[in-house]
Amino acid sequence: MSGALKDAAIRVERPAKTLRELALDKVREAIVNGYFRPGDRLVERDMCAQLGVSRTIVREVLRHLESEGLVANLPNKGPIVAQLDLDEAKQIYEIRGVLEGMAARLCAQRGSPEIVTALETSLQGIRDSYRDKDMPGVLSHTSSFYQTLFTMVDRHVAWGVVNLLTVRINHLRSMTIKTKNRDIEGPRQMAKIVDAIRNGDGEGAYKAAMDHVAAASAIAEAVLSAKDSAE
Amino acid sequence: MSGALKDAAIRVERPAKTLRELALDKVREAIVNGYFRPGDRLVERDMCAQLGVSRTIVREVLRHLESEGLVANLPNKGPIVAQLDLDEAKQIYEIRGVLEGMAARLCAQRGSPEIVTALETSLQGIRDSYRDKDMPGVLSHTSSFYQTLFTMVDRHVAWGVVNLLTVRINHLRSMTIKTKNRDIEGPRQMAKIVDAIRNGDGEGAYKAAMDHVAAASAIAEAVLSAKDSAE
DNA sequence: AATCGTATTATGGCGTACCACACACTATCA
DNA sequence: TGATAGTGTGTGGTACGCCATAATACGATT
Repeated sequence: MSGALKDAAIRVERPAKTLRELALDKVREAIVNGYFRPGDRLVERDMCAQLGVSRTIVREVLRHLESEGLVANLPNKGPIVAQLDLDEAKQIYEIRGVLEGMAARLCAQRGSPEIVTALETSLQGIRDSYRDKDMPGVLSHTSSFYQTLFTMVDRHVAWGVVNLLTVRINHLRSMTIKTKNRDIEGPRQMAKIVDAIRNGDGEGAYKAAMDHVAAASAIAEAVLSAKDSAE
Repeated sequence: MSGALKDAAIRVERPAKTLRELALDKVREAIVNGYFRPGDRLVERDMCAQLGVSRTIVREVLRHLESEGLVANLPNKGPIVAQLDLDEAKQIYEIRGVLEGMAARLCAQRGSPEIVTALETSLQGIRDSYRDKDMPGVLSHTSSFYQTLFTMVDRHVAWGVVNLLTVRINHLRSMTIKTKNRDIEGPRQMAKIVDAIRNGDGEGAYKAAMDHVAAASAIAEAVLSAKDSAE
């Protein structure tokens, strides 16, 4: 028995990730942070060269991203980076609203101090990042705030859904957080969520989470319609 | 010109779907209706033979189903049909509850008679199928009931999410609908949703939809824990 | 005979080459 | 000038081959 344990302890940590997973992450990253722009064609053989992998891998990666909604396939034309229209974005925000509201209510009902502590840590991270004008930091701390909200009450499936939807609006997110006053209003709204959770106020937490997403949605709508009329 | 038209007239109608999509549907079908059982290994080369397509296609299909959550990949072992545990099933029902509740509320607020008519048609289809002991019919009419709920208020994204989650619990669904009294209780609960929508009672519709899913979840839990203890 | 090492097999991961087809563009010729 | 035939680009799909790993079977050694 102790031998087995020892073996486990010594075990060399292999990368474990397959080439395909690495490529998948790279391409998703590239789409999410704007290296590939919406509407760009994703030519298989070009991507083989850029990624340094075979077409087999590229094709599987493209299929995967297609099912995530990040890539669209034009018949007889091939894959492009999916375009996001206003209506779809609003729907995504709406869904996030109800799911995050649900998670917030569950957190409040759970009433565990660790949740509050973890949320406050993330929230402080957001404030610090805003102060340092570190926008990627804002996004990642915001993500971890919501991740806490879901995983602390063991809602991994819902968190997966939210994540899936969020990547599709990622470039919107990076625009909304740069909006005027968002550095004050955003954290203030999230603090209201935390307060309600601390007080065990389920309905208050639900409403605060919904409000926060609604605000983000409104900003996104303004940003997106402004961009549309500019083009 | 007339020559071109003539050519167009005799043009052979090829299926618009690619081979890959056909294979994807076939395999998903096979998993959903139990031809492949949870835990079964999905050996690539065997599937090539069974489907009559190349390994490339099979691999892309497996990747796609993996991202849908129907297939799991064991490291150094390969793909298997995903197992569903009780906790995950409960989470899926919970998410469906909030999303279907949301859609029901929106339908009630919209207050359009066509929605009520369409829902009643589906509901009658369910009742007829129950009467004829046509269980696949029950499932498909139930699906179209919810599809109406979502698409009549243009919530295609949410409908997509619900669909994605539903395939993962499909074999549970086919067990819950066979439960005692479900042929009476199920349609009764759905009728309550329709009634609330007809009366423009948003909160009532929300609650009725939540109740219906909650009932299904409870039955699924009973079924699943009974099966676990039996094995 | 029990055990330990080794060969074999099954299978996935990955790469390459190839053909067919659709589409867009272009140059050419009447 | 305008139709037409080429030409290039790119995906859909297939076949084959190689390598790494895990499991199993088999055989040798003590």
